[in-house]
Formats: sequence, structure tokens, C-alpha cells
Amino acid sequence: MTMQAQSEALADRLHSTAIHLLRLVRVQDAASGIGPARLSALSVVVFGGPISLNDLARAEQVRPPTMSRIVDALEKDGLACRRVNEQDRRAVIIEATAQGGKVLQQGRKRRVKFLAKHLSRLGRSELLEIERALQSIQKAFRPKA
Amino acid sequence: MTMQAQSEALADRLHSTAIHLLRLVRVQDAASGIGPARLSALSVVVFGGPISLNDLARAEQVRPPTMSRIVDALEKDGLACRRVNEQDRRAVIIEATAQGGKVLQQGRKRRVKFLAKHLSRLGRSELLEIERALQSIQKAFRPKA
DNA sequence: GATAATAATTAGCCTAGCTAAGTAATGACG
DNA sequence: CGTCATTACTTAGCTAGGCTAATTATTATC
Repeated sequence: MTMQAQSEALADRLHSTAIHLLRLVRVQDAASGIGPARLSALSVVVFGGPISLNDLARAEQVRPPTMSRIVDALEKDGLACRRVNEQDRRAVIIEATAQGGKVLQQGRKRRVKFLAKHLSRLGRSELLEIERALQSIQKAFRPKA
Repeated sequence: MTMQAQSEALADRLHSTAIHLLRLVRVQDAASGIGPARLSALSVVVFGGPISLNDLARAEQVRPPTMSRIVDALEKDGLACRRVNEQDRRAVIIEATAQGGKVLQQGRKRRVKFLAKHLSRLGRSELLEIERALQSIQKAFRPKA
């Protein structure tokens, strides 16, 4: 088998495995009652701290109008709030509320627990192997190199 | 580090890596001009052959009405077609058209090429390690065991 | 001070998911 | 043989989440 063919077969499997894995995780996340886009944006705000709408949109790789509506929903549910940036009154600053942080942590706990439960079916050496493989994957897809 | 904590840290990384990987792939798939749900359904029809709407919905883990509309779109674009099952005239059989097959293969080629290009930055031993890790992951998340 | 640029929002469109309700065909049972 | 339940799919109508184009408010520039 050529290096080329090996890479392609692996590419297919990698893609398929990622899809199936995330499909399973989404079911868990659904239990939080928040959609994936909101959950993901909220996590950026919770872990990264206050951020402008533009920056949040960029971090989530969506356009500002899309993020504006996601933040609308987060605000309506009391998970985040907007605040005017007094240094530049055009801009808003989005912050997580206490409840937002709590909801996110619960969701993360549920997800990680689910994943860890399945991973626990493996032995220590397999886990280490996955750990190293993830590092390699991150290396392969790291931008700018 | 306890086994438990190790599993949880790994779970987080696994999740995050899968998300970022698929985000990159989606950009490639967008070039085909077909949305992800349609592309995925089309691939089932192309690789699995003719299939009923219900079975296709189940394969894609969506409800029949959702699949009905996806097939509407595939038909409108000339990528697949419906045919009445003569053995059971309630049911329809969905088949890919020649163009559907062609479009899908092109898309797959683009995606695999993109992934393989990045993976080629790694050495043979790293690729083998990823291969083994994917097998472990599939084992860990295989249903019913 | 007029004008250009920037941050966010609003309006309006598309895809993709859902449930509930409707239609058409099949099957089962008295 | 006819009624009634079941099955396969579609239709109608909702929600979430993505987009572009156009507005509004503020800041920066000349």
C-alpha cells in the first residue's frame, strides 16, 4: 500500500469516526436544553471571559448577525448579558451570568462523563495511544506550518 | 493522575479535536454546493444502493419528514430520484442518478485530498498510531457491549 | 464640521431539524 | 367481503442556526 493510499484510507476513517462521535455527543448535549451554537458560544464567554460581539462571532466562525441572534437567545434565557463598552459606545461586551456558567459546567460534566464512561472500556495503553494520536492530529491540522 | 481524571481530560480533548476537524472539513464540503444533510444522505444512497425513505431516515438518524424534504431537494437538483416500490405501493425507493454519484465522488475526493494533505505532514509511525487509535475509539463507542 | 469607517442590529432568505395531522396502500379479522 | 388498524410517506407549521444586504449609532479622519 502506498503512503498516498494509506493517507486517503485513514482520512476517510478519521472523518467518519469524528462524525459518529459527535453525533453521540450531541444527544448528551441536547439534555441541557440549549442548542449547539448557543452552548458553544456560551463556552467561549464562560472560559474566555467578556468579549465583544464581533470577536465572539469570529471565535465561533459565524457572521455578526448570526451571533447577534445567538446572544439574543442566551440573554432571553438568562445565561449571558450584553453591556455597552464605555470606551467605544458602538460596541457591546458579552458576559456570562452566574447561571450561564452553571449550566455550561453541568453540560460539560455530562458530556465528559459520557465520553469517559465509554473510554473506560479501554486499557491504559490504549488511552495513551489515543492521547498521542490526538496530539499528532492537532499537529497535522495546526494552521500556519 | 487517576485513571478517572485521565479519561476525563482525554474526553475533553477528543471532543474538541473532533469539533475542530469537522469544522475544517465542512469548508471543503461547502465547495460541492450541497448542504451537509443532503451530502450525507446522498452518500448513503450512492454507496448503499436503492433504499426506502424510512430506512434512509433511520440510517441518517432523522425523522421521515426531514428526510422527505432532503430527498425533495436531491431530486430537484437531479442527484437522486424517487420510484414507487411495486411490491408495496405505499413505499418509495430512492436511487442516486449518475450525476448524483459523480457529484458525491468529486466531493469525497476533495475532502479526502484535503485531509490526506494535512496527514502527510506526519510520519508513517504517527499515521499507524492514529490508525490504531481510531480502532480503539470505534471499539470504545461501539454500541451493545 | 462633513465624511468615511466600524460595531451592532434588523430584515429577509435558506437549510435542516422536529411534531402533528393528513393521505394512500396494505393487512387482519370477524 | 368489508371494516378497521397499521404502515409509508407527505404536508403544514414550528424552531434553530446559517447567510447577505441594508440601517443605525458611534467613532475617527480630513
